[in-house]
Amino acid sequence: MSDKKLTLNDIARLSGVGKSTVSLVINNSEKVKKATREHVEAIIKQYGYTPSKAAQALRSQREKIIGVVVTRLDSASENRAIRAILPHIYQQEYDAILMESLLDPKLLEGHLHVLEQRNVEGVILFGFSGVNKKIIKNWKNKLVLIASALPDFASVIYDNAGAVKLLMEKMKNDGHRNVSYIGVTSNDITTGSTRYQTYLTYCEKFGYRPTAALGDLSYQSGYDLAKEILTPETSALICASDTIALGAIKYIKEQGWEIKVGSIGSTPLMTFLQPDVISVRLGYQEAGLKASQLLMDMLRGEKTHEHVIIPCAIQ
Amino acid sequence: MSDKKLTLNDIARLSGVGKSTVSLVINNSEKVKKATREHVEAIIKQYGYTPSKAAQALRSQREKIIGVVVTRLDSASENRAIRAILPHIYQQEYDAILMESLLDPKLLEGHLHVLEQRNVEGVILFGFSGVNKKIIKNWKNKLVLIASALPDFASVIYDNAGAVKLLMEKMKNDGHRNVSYIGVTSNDITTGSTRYQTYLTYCEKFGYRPTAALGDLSYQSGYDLAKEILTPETSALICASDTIALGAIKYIKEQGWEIKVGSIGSTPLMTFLQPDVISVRLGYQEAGLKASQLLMDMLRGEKTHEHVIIPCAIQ
DNA sequence: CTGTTAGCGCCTTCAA
DNA sequence: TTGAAGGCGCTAACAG
Repeated sequence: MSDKKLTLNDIARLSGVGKSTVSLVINNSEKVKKATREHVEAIIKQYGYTPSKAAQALRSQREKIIGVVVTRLDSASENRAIRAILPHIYQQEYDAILMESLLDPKLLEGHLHVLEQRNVEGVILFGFSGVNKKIIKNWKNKLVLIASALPDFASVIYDNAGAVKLLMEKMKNDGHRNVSYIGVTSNDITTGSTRYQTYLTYCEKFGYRPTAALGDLSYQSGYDLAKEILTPETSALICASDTIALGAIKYIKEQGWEIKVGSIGSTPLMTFLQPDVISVRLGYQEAGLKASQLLMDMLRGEKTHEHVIIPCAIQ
Repeated sequence: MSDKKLTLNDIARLSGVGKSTVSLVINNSEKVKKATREHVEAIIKQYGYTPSKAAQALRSQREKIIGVVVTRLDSASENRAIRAILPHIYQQEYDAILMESLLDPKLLEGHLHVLEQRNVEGVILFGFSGVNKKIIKNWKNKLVLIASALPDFASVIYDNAGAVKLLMEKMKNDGHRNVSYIGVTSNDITTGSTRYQTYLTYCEKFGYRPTAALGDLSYQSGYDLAKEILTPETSALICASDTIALGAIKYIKEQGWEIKVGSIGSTPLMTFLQPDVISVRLGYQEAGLKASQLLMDMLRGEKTHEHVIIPCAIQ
C-alpha cells in the first residue's frame, strides 16, 4: 500500500519482457503467446499494478469519461436511472461527470461546452423541451438522449402512450366514465404532449368527455389544477407524474371526495403514502442501463444511432 | 470548432515566447512580467486554447478529481448537499466522481479502493455508522466527512443537538407536555444517538416522561413506530427525519388524532404536504459547500483537518 | 524574468 | 511473437 506506483516499465522488467508486450497484455491483444500473457498477468496481479489513466489518455487522445446531464438531481425518476447508469459506466472503466441542466438550455449549452473541452468521449442527456439539434450538434454518434428523441440522435424513451393507455383501460374496466387528466406542458414537449394526446385519443375512443389541465411537474401545480378541473362528479383522475398526483390527492382529500387516481411514476413514496393509487412504472432503471449500454456500443463503433422504447407496466 | 486542438507549443509559437512561459501563465505564476502575461492570455483566449488535462495529470502526477461518496442518491438531504458540491468542484477545475455507498461498509471500501487507484486527490464522504478510521486511513488530510465525525479527519456536521433543542423548546412553549420521539439507530450512530440523547436530556430538564422508539429512516419505520408508542394522550411528536415524520403522520391521520409533529429536514415535500409540521432545516447546502471548500483548502495545504458545525434553524 | 531541456507512463510503428 | 525507439502535451529544473 505504501509503495510508490508501479509503471508498465516495472512490470516489463519484473516479468522479463519488453514494455510493448505488457501493453499488449493490458489491452487484451490477441498477438501475445498464451504462456507469456499468463505470466505477465500473474505479475500484474501480484503487484497490484494499474495502468495510469493519465498516460493512457495522453497517448491515445481519448479521455474515457462520460458526461451525464440530468435535468434535476432531485428528480426521483432520473435518480433511479442514474443509479443504473453510474455503476455501468464505472464498470466499463470509464469515469462519469454528472451535471444538472435545471431545464435551462443556456446552462446545458455551457455544460456541453465544458464536456467538449475536457475531451469527454460521450454524453448521456436527459431531454427536456429546450434540447434541440443545434445545441447537441457536435455530439453526433456519441450522445444518447433519454426521455426525448431527436432525428439522427440515439435515444431511449419511455412508453408514454402505453402508460396512459394502460391507465385509461384500467379506469374503463373499473367502471369509471368520468376521467380527468392533469399533465405537463413545460417539462418536455414530447413527454407532455404524447401523454396528453393519448388521453384525448382514448377519451374519444371510449366516448368520454375530456377534462384536462396542463401545468408543470410540481406538487403545487397538481394541487392548483385539481382545484380547477375536478368536480364531485369526477370519478377518476389520471396524473402525468407522481408529484402531480400527490398535489392533486391533497386537494381531493381536503374536499372529502372519492376519486380514483392513476399516476405515472411509481415512486416508493407514492406506494407508501397512497397504496391505492394505480401506478404505472415506466422502467427508469432499464432506461438508464439501456442508455449507457447503447452509448458504449456507439463509442465502440458498433452502432450509430438507434431508438429504443422501454416498455411500461402497471405496478 | 473544427480545427484540431491547439497545444501549449502552438500558443508559445503564436505569442512568440517559450513553452515554459505559457505554462507559467496558465498556472497563474507570479513570475511573469505583466505585459507578457497579458499578451499570452490574449492569444489563449483568441484561439480558445485549453490545456490538456491528461498531459497535466501525467506530468504533475495529480489527477484533479474529487470522489464524492453519498449514502443514497435518492436521499433528499444528500441531494441538496450534492447540488452545492458539484458546481463548486467543477468551478475549481476539478472533476467529480459520484458514488453510492448504500450504507454498506464493504461497498464503501470498494469505492475508496477504486478512487485510490484512479489517483483521486480528495474525497467527500457522507458518513454512516459503518465508516471507521480503518476504512479511510489512507485518506488522511484529503477527506472530508459530512454528517459524522472521526478524530484526525476533517468533518462538517449538522447541529443535531441544536435541532432537537429547538424543537423541544418550541413544543414546550406551545404548551405540549407529552412529547414523544421517533428516531434512528442504524443510519449513523452519531446522528442517531445525538438526537436521541438530546431528546432525553430535554425531557429531564423539562420534567417530561420520555416516550421514544428508534428504527431506520424509512417511511415504514416511522409508521410502525408511531403505532407502537403513540397514544391518544400524546400531544406532540418529534421525528428525526422528514421521511419518518411522513410515515408517522400517516398513522396519526388514520387514527384521527391531533398530534403536533416536529421534524428535522425541511424538504419541499414536507413543506407542501404538511405545512403545519414544525420543520428544522439543518443546512444541507451550506454543509456541502463548506465541505468542498474545506477539502480544497486541505489539498492546497492551507488546512489540515478541522471540524465545522453547520447551524440549524426553524423553517 | 524567460528559453532550453528532460522526462512523466503509455501506445504504436518498425525491426528483429 | 517480441523488443526498441519515439512522442503525445505538459511541468519543473536549470541556464541564461
